[in-house]
Amino acid sequence: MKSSLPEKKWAGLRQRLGDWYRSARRNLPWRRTTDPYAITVSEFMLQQTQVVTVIPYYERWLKQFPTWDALAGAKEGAVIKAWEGLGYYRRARSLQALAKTVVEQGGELPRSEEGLLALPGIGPYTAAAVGSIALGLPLAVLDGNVMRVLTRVLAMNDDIARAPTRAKLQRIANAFLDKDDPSTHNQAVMELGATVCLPRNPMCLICPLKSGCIGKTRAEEFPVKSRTATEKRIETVAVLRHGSRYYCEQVPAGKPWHGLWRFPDFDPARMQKGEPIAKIRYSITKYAVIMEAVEAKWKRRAPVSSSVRYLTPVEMQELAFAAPHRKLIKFL
DNA sequence: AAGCCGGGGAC
DNA sequence: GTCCCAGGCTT
Repeated sequence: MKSSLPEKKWAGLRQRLGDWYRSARRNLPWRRTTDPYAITVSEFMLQQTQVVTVIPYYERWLKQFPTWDALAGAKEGAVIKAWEGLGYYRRARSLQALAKTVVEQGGELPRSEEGLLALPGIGPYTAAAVGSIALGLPLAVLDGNVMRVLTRVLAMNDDIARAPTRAKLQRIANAFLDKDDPSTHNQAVMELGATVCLPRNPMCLICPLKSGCIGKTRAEEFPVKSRTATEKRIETVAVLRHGSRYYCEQVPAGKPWHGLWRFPDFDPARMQKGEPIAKIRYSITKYAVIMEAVEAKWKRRAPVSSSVRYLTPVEMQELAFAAPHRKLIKFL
């Protein structure tokens, strides 16, 4: 296992990667702008989320919230609704908190890694991505794509779930970085990971780095990563209808989907079970969930509070629902 | 260091 | 159906 390569080898790979990227790069919406706000929006959305999923959200978001100011002044409900279905909703709140901070600080992002890292929702990856792409800072990104490319090039067996491995890979990414054009270089490594150096069935034969790649004959062995086992879970949610309205609740803080709307869990102590309506599968963190939706009636009076309401179809359209519950609406 | 937070695409 | 993916924050 190699821990790195001499600068001469990195220089050759860097050059081939850049040449490849200039001819093969995808024409993505956030590659047509130099607006730091728009680039920041794209990087928040791209955390844990694939390009094809992000594109329509990005386009709508920039129309609805075109500037830091617009986002800072928006209602939180509108922000969450615009994020509906994208997942990891904390990103949306962090992005709005970031917008408020930027506006307070004069409307511009800080031009240093340290300054970026101090902002809400910005960790090592986003600081390097926004810093290099929007501000031209010489910071090497280390995301899943980059880790996959680098562990394969070096045939590195270290477990990428471990912090020391991340630190080692960060040093290697720093050595690989093109300090003259960090923006293009970072995007090129990630583009390679997303389109050629794929998790499964990598296209090593057409890879611009194949001449220097130590792991290319057994690319699918990399990266090595330990993972926690998933658990199966079955849950039942209740569809309580009143005329054309449905009983829904807004998830409180501290629970998954907090702030979004959903159908309530079926509670046998308070509800009478009726006919089954649908089975919807979804996964959340380490759980693989089968969600069974059933018709139900209250045994006693329905509980009332500010976070539960009988919603009309129009209201259900306007409010942000957790994705599996949004799917359930289609069955009603 | 480990656990929490979603959703979709590939096979 | 099953597996895979992975950045930031909290504890």
